[in-house]
Formats: sequence, C-alpha cells, structure tokens
Amino acid sequence: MARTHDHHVPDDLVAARLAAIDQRLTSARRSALAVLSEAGRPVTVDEILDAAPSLSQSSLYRNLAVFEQAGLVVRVQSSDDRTRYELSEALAGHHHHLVCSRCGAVADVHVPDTLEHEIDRVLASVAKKSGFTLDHHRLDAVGVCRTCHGAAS
Amino acid sequence: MARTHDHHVPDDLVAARLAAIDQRLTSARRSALAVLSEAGRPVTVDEILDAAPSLSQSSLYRNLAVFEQAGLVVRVQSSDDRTRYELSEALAGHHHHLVCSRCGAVADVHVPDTLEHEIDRVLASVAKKSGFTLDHHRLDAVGVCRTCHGAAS
DNA sequence: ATGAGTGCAAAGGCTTTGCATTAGG
DNA sequence: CCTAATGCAAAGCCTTTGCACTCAT
Repeated sequence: MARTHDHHVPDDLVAARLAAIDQRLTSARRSALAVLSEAGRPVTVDEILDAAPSLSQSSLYRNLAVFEQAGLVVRVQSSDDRTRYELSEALAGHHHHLVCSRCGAVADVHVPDTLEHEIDRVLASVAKKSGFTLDHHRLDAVGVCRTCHGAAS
Repeated sequence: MARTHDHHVPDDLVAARLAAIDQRLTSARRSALAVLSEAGRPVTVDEILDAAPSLSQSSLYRNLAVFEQAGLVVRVQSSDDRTRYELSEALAGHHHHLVCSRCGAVADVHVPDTLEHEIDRVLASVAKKSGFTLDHHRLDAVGVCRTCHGAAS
C-alpha cells in the first residue's frame, strides 16, 4: 500500500537533477523540497514560507524556478488566483487533483491505470491530428470540498 | 458536423445569464465575447485588446470578471504565466486543451463521449471518497506544438 | 432621468531583479 | 578558493480600484 505521498525526498536523485542544469543542492533548497514533500498537495509560496520561516521569499521564488527547470516541481492551477507548487511526478508519482471551486483547496488523488492508459491513448491520437506531440496529461476534478459544503455558500 | 467553435454568441442566452446576476449586456461586452467566440481557443487579455482595440483594459478586466460570475467565461491555465480566457462550456460546449509546453499556445480539442463518461464516473467516485462533490473535470494534453517542433529548442 | 458601465490614471500585490554578502564543492 | 546561492530592498508587471463621465433602460 503506497502512501499518498512519501515524506522523504531522495537526496541523490534531487542532486542529480539539479547537477544536470548546473545547480547545487543547498540547505535552503532541501528545506523547500521538504516542505513540498510533507505537504503532499500543491501549496502556495506563502504556505511554504509559513512552514519554513527561515527561507527568504526571493530565494524561494528563485529556487522554485530552478526546481521547475530541473523537473523537480510543477506549478498547479486552482480555482483561486494563487499559484501553487508541488513535487513533480518524478518525485511524487503520477496523480491528479481535486480542486474546490469555492476555496481553492487542492487534494491529490489517483485513478485506475486502465483509465490513465485510455486517456493517454486517446490524447496522443487527438494531439497528433493537431500537430502536437503528446508529453503528458493533466486531469483535475473540480467540485466542492467537505469544508465548503458545510460553510455558507 | 459541429464546427470547432461557433462564430456566433447567442445574444439572448448571454443577456439572460448576465441578467441573472443583475448585469447588462453592453456593446463593450458584446465585443469582448465576440473576440472570444471568434478565437475558438483560450486567449490572453492582450490578445483580446489587440483584436478589439476600442476596448479599455480596465473595463475588459472588469467584464471578464463579470463573465466568469455569469458562467459565460472561464480562465484557463497554460504552461506560461499568462492568464487566458475562453467561452464557458455553456457557450462553447465541453472540450479539452492541447497545451504547448514550449510557447504556451493552447488549442481546443474533443475526445470521445465514452472517455468523457468514464472519466466522470471514476472521478465522481474518487472525489466522493475525499469528501468532494464533483462538478466537472478538466483534462489537458501537454506537449509540443507544430511550430515549436520546427523552432530551436 | 439615474444608476450601471466605462475609461483614464493611480494604487495594489505577487514576482523578479540588483547588488553586496555568504557558503557550497 | 571562487563562483553559485542568498537576502534585502528596489523595481516590474499584471490586475484592481477611485472617480468623473456616458450610456442603457
């Protein structure tokens, strides 16, 4: 039984990915990745800073950009306007999102492999017709979370 | 055979949706919706202004917000940082996106209903387990567009 | 008429950048 | 050692807001 997220980022893989783009694995970067790992869901810059107050905002932005280039982190769209970040599938595995249309909260979820394959098969075909080369897909469920159900609309 | 997008926004439907939130259908709003309709794909604020230079930027932002509230328009995430808008499914029908990871271009695409249903069935189930009520899904294919294939990486 | 909608310009908020300092390999 | 990385503060950029004017009903 795999856990929803692993509270451990493989140091060597991270270092290798960073080295590939001539970047170093520093303590600030380890901290940021640890926060993302522990969150197990897409989080905002402010949430990262709250969880690791020793990080400086500007360096965090710079490091998130580095992580993106290294393929370690991806940006995720929610229903509000806040940019959220999470570990890439290379670190967190392939998954999808439940997005609350009321409050913007995002949770990670998994769907059966059979559906994943079906989606990839269809999208690859559709993309080809439009001259696109498919890399991967994004599938999000948009709805209302438990908390917002209770609260006034 | 339905066209990818209809170059005609039903005036009465739009007016009704706006009236429902106590908003009027003005000429500036008609222009903005016409641009979105003719684009047939998610476009940026700047693209809308280029297509309809008579629109003022601030009013456009305000009107896009009104359209969103009226359920006439939705915001779409691309791979770049530019916010894009397109007609909601109420006006443009249900569809998905091909997103170019290099340049951020977005094209509209359709997938078979059988896949749509399968996705909804699975997501409704998965969402329920997490206490979410599913409203709808978003499915995007991320890859490289024809133009960027030709260009240097 | 008469309040909603508009347009300009100023303000706001998130993100990026310049530069001196610190630390990783 | 020596350059990359950091941190603070300033600058940027997209978006929102204040306010007077105009238009839709």
